[in-house]
Amino acid sequence: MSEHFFESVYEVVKKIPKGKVTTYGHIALLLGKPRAARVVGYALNALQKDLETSIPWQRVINAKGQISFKGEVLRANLQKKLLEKEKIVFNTKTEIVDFEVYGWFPGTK
DNA sequence: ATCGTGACGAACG
DNA sequence: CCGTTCGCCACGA
Repeated sequence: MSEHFFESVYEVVKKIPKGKVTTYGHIALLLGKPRAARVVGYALNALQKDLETSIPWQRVINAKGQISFKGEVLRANLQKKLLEKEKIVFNTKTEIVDFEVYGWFPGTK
């Protein structure tokens, strides 16, 4: 059976509580592949065109605490809007989310 | 099987 | 602090 790595990613993303965020790298870590952060991003990219809105993809940001986007500003804009709707706050200057407050990193101390 | 790619991340300089 | 380089690894062609 070809369980796609993608599906595992989606399962984890679904567990992120509303109002919290985590990183691509941490999801990869939870899946036992600490170096597969890029694949996690790749999975979410595929999500957008195949699925609809059942997965809280907006709660996954990069290790810097910022929204990650390569060329699609529109998506990044939407993501920020969705997160602010969940009461998540971005630093006005740096656009960084405070992981001390909003981070979701099960398994870490 | 090989090659290019990417919503990443850590290491450099 | 900032931009660049390099490593990672599943996927699709």
